[in-house]
Amino acid sequence: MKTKESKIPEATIKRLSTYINCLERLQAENNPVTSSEMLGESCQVSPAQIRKDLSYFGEFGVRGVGYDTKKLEGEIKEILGLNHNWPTTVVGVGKLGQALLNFAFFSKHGFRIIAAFDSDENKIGNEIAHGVTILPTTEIEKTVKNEKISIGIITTPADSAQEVADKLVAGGIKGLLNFAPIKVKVPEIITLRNVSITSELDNLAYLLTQKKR
Amino acid sequence: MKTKESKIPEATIKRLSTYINCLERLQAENNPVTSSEMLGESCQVSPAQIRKDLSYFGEFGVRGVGYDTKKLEGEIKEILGLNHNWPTTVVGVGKLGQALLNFAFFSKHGFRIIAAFDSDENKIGNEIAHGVTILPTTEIEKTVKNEKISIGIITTPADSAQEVADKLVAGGIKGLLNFAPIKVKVPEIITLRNVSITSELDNLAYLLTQKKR
DNA sequence: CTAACAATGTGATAACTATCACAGAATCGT
DNA sequence: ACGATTCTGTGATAGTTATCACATTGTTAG
Repeated sequence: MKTKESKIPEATIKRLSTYINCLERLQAENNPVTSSEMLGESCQVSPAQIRKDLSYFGEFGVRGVGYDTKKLEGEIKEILGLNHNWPTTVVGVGKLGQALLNFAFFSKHGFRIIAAFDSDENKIGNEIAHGVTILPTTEIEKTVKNEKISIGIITTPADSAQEVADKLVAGGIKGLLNFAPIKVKVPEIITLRNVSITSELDNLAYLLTQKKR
Repeated sequence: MKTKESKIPEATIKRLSTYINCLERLQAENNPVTSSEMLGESCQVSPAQIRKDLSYFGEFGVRGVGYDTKKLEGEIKEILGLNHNWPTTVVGVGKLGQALLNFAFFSKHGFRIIAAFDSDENKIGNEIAHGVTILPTTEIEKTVKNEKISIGIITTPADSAQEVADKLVAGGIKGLLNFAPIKVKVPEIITLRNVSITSELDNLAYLLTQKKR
């Protein structure tokens, strides 16, 4: 993998993730090879955009032919760092947490669920996956440290999100993905992404309101 | 509300949604008035950015003083169109669908859940909210039409998402929010947002990989 | 009433991102 | 073997978004 020094647009990274999905689909539909046009059709991105995105990281296609779907999928996973094995934990095993834990996505993208936490005593001890039981949130710091967990996913209500984040940080977490509807604050060293599911709905409402005019 | 004709950045709309959250928090913390600096601190956006965002829609502050938190919250909701009462449906009552249905968010932001659908016979008939029971997906078109549902939220697995989208469109839906990990296609007239929860995780993996270098 | 002050609103500027158009490279048919 | 064809990779360009700096306007104190 050739890595150029120039800064890569955030939007590019977002699209790379969707390219993986589309490449999987194309493979399932028996396309060993694809073009930027076909891939673009499949994931609703312009062909030029796809080529530009890939060009930040190297040359993965064959001129006059296109891209090997399987190989390109692998290259993109390499770029995104999905070939590492990320020890991951989910804090807050409510519906949203359970939804995430159910996804086949995790293992396919290199995230290994090592532990899950909840503050609800009724849930503690329940097995959520092969060999993974729900622990009380008091165990967060110790477990993160011992198991060298690097990624934490927060799916608690808003009012406990910051507290949970602090505990994960104390345990030495590297990256945080926060789904709680509040922007948590952590030291600079921690890589943090706050995700607002509901803002997408607000966005939709706005677009619909505009259309009426 | 003064509406200027110039095109408004998508990113601005996204931020407006987060401003609502922060304004609610500021009110809960007994701040009847705030400044772009305080609000910026609260939701991690630069003060200048906040003022610029708001300026697209009019003047909501008082120079030398700041913004009335409650009033500004109302103004933003007006801008986003959250004062309409959006008849909404959720298709796919798995964990993710249930997570969304649980959010207090819906009623606060003007979305009214009118119906829910699932293909699992065991779930059909279950009551998910006051007066709302789960219907079979065969009823989608008819119900959307009869109840004049304008917003559809798709939380099904990838392989049924397109089919569901088609049924919603046939019923006359206005806007779609798709959480399934596949980009559905609908006619131009329909307002569509494809949301990829998992791409956020991919993004995090990328950032962590970079940091190692 | 007036001067000092505080925080908004906004034109100008800089930074970033997407689009375009075409040169370059591999394949295929004759 | 070579010209026609196809599709990539990328420099140049256009378009979009964020940042900056300050003029403007309302408030408050004396």
